[in-house]
Amino acid sequence: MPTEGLPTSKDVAALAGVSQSTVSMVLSGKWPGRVSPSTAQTVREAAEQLGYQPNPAARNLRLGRTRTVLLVVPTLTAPFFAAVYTGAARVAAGHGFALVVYPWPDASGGPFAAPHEAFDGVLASSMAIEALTGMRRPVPLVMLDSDPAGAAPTVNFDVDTVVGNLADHLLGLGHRRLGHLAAAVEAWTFQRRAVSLAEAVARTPGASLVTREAPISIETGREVAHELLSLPDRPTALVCDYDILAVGAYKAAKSLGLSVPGDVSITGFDDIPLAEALEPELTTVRLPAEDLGSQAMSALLELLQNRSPGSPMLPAELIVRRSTAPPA
Amino acid sequence: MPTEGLPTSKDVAALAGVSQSTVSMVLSGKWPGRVSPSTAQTVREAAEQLGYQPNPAARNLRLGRTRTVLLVVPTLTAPFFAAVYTGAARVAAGHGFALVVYPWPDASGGPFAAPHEAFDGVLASSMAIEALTGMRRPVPLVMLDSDPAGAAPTVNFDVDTVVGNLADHLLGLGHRRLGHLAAAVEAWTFQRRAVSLAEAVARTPGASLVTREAPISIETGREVAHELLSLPDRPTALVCDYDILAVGAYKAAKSLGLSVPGDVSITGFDDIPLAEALEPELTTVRLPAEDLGSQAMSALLELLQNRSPGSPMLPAELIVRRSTAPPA
DNA sequence: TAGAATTCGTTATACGTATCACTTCGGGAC
DNA sequence: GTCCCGAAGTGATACGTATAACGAATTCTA
Repeated sequence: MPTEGLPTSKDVAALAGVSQSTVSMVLSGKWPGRVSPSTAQTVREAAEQLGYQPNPAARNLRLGRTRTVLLVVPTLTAPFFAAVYTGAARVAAGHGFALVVYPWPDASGGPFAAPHEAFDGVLASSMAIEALTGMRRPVPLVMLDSDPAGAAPTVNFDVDTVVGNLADHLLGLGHRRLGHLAAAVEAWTFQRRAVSLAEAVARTPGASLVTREAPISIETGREVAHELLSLPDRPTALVCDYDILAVGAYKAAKSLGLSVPGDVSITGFDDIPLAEALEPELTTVRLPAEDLGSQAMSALLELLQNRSPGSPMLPAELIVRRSTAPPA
Repeated sequence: MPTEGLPTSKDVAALAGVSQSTVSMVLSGKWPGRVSPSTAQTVREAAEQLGYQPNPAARNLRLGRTRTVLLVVPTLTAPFFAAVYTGAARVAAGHGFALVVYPWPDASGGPFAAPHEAFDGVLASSMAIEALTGMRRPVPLVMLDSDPAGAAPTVNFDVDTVVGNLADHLLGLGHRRLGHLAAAVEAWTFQRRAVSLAEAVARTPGASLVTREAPISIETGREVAHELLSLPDRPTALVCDYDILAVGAYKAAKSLGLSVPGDVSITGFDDIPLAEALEPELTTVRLPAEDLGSQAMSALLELLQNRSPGSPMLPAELIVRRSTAPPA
């Protein structure tokens, strides 16, 4: 047991020859000038000598908060969420908050099991939205990239604009038959992509769109792209909801003897490091994931101070590389 | 603040017309038959009505433990650590423990800031070993893939055997000049790979080995591989410490007009999903990361019961695919 | 120099839970 | 009818911290 035999503030007090409250005052640093420099020094030395560290559970109970925030993500494997973490952790650290990650739902497939710790707040990916039904108590919450009409404050990407740009890019190149490898995920941001894409296509005379859902993996990307590219009236451009799916689409094109971008243009989403390593380099959408994390954390901090944060909308960027070209 | 105004066991007691201790006994479930069925039912209904959940901080203080374990990993992006998490979380859940992830060092580059929560134990990757110097108190610890001679119990891969197999595979194909793209990380497991590889080469008359350190990224893999493949006496096989580096090596070979595996054989480490998606498919080493996680968690649970766990050694598997062939 | 203000420390208390020690009550056993 | 025992519940307490309330010196003010 971690607690057994560890020094407490009382032990420090005894060694320093002062009262426990004095120890607390010195070490918390919140009472400048409240204790004389010499006693403070004695206390600090005693604490050092015993290797004293405050008991977090006791502190949390006393203060009613933990200065720790939980980030709920659907998977650890996506670089996207690593970037979200980075942004959120930076802001958190600047305010004396710690940030821990809780993956759910996860490959382990277990039921939701909330950590037994208390957290001051939660940042949750829209893809982990079901986790919230398992939450034990109402907790300040900011959603990531979720339905802005939902109950909790949300930080979003400007999906409409960037998908509009993506569609304009392809349509402007002359493509008229588009295929969409849509994420098989019930989340607002993906539904929004589908809607924006459909709207852009609908605005263009003679343009059509065929959509297939694809669970996220290289293999399913390959399968679904193969299916789309085998249609009688084959799309000349494939829009993929993940870069990962685009990797599968590359493989499908290759196996069908189609060249990229000569016979088929392919686009991704996320701009993972691999996107630039593919041959040809992948045209994709860069989502400012780190900004998403930092803005969400800022919003949560506002919430924790009983202020109502805005619901910022972050610009996403179309990265045009060599996987898109005019149709043959 | 999360604590403000939430119902406590005292509130439940008042509503149910019993004492606080009775509420605790009923809801903890640890006192079968201690309370009559009818009162127990009344208490449960009151708790339900108020939406009562025990305060974790108070419980942790009282019990002196948290039933929560921290997993310290150097990065979230590697699928390897996601698998470790999965294995560890499964075992943890089976014993009523929760597992949270703490990435450090992380891309944010901040100093180590331990979560303000208490954890019963820590699982730490050898690559995050420095984090431990920042640990606030001695805590039950199991290292992942670290120096078995270290102070803490460790779960390891059988590096010697699998790297021996890998070397034998290449040497058996007839390769005599090997290049090693070594991870630029101060960790036992990588040093061990280098040693095992060097030993295998030394056993083979006429065989030589040239080593270059490479920070982990596709781009550095490309650069370092380019450098090795431009040597006057160019290696005919490249051993990479990560699959990611191998991706860069593929690009370097291509840019030099060398075919894989015709002109140069390439191997990786980890067997990430992409390995099979590369062209040609990558020969690599599969590390049973999920087993690593589950075994480490099991060892930690032993440790928490004051038993001394063994230091298991997990077998790794050489996956031969099409990126290795006899030299020209 | 008296009174007031300041300095520096102590004592007491509350946070919410789990559990130990104790009381009360009713039912057998003999 | 007495004694004892089990059942069912209550009261008290401790976990370790932070801070409000208080008090004894000491210094400042006029």
